[in-house]
Amino acid sequence: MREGPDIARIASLVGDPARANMLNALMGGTALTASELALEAGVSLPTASSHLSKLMEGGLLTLASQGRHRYYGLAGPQVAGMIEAITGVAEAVGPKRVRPGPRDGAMRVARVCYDHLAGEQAVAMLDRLVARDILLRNDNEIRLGPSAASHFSAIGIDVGAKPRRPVCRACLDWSVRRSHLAGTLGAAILDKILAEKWARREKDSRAVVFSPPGKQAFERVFLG
Amino acid sequence: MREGPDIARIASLVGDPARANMLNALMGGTALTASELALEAGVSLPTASSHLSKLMEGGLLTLASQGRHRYYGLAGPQVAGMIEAITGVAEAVGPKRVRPGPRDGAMRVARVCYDHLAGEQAVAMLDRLVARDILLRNDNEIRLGPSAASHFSAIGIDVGAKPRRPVCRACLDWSVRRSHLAGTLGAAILDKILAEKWARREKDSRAVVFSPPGKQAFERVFLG
DNA sequence: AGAATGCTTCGATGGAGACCGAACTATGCG
DNA sequence: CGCATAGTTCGGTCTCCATCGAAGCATTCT
Repeated sequence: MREGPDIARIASLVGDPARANMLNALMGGTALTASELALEAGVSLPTASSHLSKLMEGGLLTLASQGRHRYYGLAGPQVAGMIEAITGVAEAVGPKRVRPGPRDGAMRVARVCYDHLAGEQAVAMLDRLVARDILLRNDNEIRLGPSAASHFSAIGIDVGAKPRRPVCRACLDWSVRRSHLAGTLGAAILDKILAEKWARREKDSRAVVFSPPGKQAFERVFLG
Repeated sequence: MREGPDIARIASLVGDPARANMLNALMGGTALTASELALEAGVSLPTASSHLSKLMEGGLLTLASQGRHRYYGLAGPQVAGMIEAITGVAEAVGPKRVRPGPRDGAMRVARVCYDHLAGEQAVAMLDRLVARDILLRNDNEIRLGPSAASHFSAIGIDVGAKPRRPVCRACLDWSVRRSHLAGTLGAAILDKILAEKWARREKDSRAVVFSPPGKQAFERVFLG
């Protein structure tokens, strides 16, 4: 009967299937409306609304009201990280997947993690950026290297702005068990990939699928 | 209504206060009996037993029977990592701690994480070992450096044995948000610290408190 | 063998909360 | 203003499960 942070409270929020589905959907990074989340969770609108207010009260979500729409999103990278950690355990102890399936394979290669890219591609990218000294890494702390500004501005990403959120962050990848790049730079790179149509997001999934030429372009720019 | 690893199942296991208390207690690293865990969770023995079988079925615990005692322990580092992640969120969104309190401070400095040392001291130690090339680090992968064997055997730790568990592992620290050393080497170092009485474990807590001379000795050996 | 200890199983109870339909509020549109 | 859409609140039902006492196994001690 010890004290400390109330982990049961947080875990029980994630522990309901409807809420877990909602959180999973929000791991895609885009904020969703209550009706979209109700559909996603397979429950009625009133039920979804009740779940959402609980998640809000628990501090796991943020809310952005725009007119008559109310967009719910994950409260931050830490929450996303927790979901990834739980997913990792569920994956490990869960029923031995009868068959990894093609979609599952695609998820391992590349997927969206909150607002940035995850999966093998993302891990390889961070490795390469560090190897080329474009980013400087010390454990989970990642800083811009001397050539970062010119390198990224050449491909249309401005790293000069100083938002409150850190520019770079390491984020643990549940499929590869290594880190990939998060932070505003990670988000900007994902934006770039999608804007250039190097890859598209799989419908109803976190998977990100590169087109063959898109993959080449990505590798030339980030793994070159 | 999407598929994938059943995160709700895992989270709901942690989501019950009694079970959360048990898991928290097991984060201390030592396996405990059902009665000890019942006491820890503040429930009767039958109730605890029921919880334990659920946790077992969920794959979060391992069981070692020794005579009439049955020792329950965390199933592995991944489970411990998940608990740390949830703890981090609970800490962040939880009621703004009225006062950090001395015990809380002690936890930040040094505590037990599963079977090894965590906290500021542990993070500093890993940094230093890597800086001295005694350990070689590439992201979460940590290997022994050339001088590791002689360095550790000089202080009575044998790194030659080849157990199934990896010798070194990086483990994310929830208070410092950086990595510390896990794996058999991490465990051996914690054993050493306690065996030499450089530090003692706080009663009913994960905190590890160094004595002044113990701290000096520890710093000389590992941070020197 | 008999007693004691450690733990699990059984059965019954009670309470929490997930759920939905209906009514209500708020915003936008013509 | 009146209608439509988005969302929340309310009231009631129903299921699940945490809980404990009592009884049942298993192991060890004497």
